[in-house]
Amino acid sequence: MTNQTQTADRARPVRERLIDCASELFYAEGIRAISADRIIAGVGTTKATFYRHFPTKDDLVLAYLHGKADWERTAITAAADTPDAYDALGGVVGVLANSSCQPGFRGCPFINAGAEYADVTHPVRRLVAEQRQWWTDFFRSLAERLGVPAGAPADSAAGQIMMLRDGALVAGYLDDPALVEANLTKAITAVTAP
Amino acid sequence: MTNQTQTADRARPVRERLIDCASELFYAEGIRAISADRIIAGVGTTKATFYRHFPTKDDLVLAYLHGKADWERTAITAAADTPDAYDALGGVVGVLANSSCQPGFRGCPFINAGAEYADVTHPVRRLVAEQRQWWTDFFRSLAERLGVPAGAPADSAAGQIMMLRDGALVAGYLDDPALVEANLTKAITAVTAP
DNA sequence: GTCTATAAGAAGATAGAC
DNA sequence: GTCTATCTTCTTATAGAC
Repeated sequence: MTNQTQTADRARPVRERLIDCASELFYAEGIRAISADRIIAGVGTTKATFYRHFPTKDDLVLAYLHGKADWERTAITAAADTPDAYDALGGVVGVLANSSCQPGFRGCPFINAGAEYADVTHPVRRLVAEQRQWWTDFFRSLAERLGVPAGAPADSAAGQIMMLRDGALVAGYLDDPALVEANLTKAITAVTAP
Repeated sequence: MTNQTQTADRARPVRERLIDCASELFYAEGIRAISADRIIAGVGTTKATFYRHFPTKDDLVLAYLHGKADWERTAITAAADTPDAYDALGGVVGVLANSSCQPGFRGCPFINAGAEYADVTHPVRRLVAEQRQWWTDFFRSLAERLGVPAGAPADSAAGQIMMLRDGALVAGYLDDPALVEANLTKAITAVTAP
């Protein structure tokens, strides 16, 4: 065992630990609900160090959302990486439904961030828009794999599946997560049926 | 013209004016983003008067959400009050799509409140759950009017339509509101098809 | 019921020593 | 790069006069 591994937790750069702690707290309780002070206390550092790494709190918020975006893209890309289009769909629905059932699930971090950031020109909102565009593009290509004709039909299918994705994550948070998988599967099947 | 009408704006009880001002600001910018001070200044009253009417800020938040719930129930009930089930569906979709296209649209106030209130036992979250139950019940009966068999099939249809409603409101806020009506209509038609 | 004044704490952010 | 100490502003909420 290397020294690095032994002291990994304390040796990990403060910057990373700040992002990890912020990710947990921002997602669990909301961004405005969490002060910089609470993250500083959670990591065990000081204000000065915090603001040396992140000039403003919003810079840390952006780092948090970038991490969530990376996770989503990796997980969804992997779930869809199979030859059969229906398996790919099942894999994607599985990731969404499974996430919804995890303890501490609080819905989509980007929808939640949108609720807290009203200014559409704010960097947070730009990142939200980017990530939603990624999802829409992903669903368009999945729809095409499922046999929906490219062009307007696939665009429309992508929009409809995106609505279902959003609704599934909202339902997983505010309603009954146990119903998400069945309802989402049925609905996506219906909107992509020939 | 009565004296009441002439002085309506200033004579309207402070309590109502506080709720109206709060509704605009909470919805437009987020609940935690708006301080009691800003609402007090918006109405032109004082802290003491504010806290006499609403012991805590959360009491005003609840009044705001009650107002939104009343509006939704009234508008949706009216839109569905027609003999033909497809007209009723069109009316409901019309209300949702039209709302999404209004300037200042910020999505569903209950989804947004859920993002800001993480404690499921908080009165705000209880109100959110109540209003979502109302919607689900409404969609279940609409699905039955559209020919979906009562029981499990109507329950499932209600869950799927609810996902689409949520997704439509999210899309109207974070994506392109102009696409909401067509996509929502197609998707609900698909999930309720025999 | 409404006002002025103020408490008491938390918020985001910075100065300057080490 | 990190620390102690501090600044300024904002936040929810109250006391006591009228």
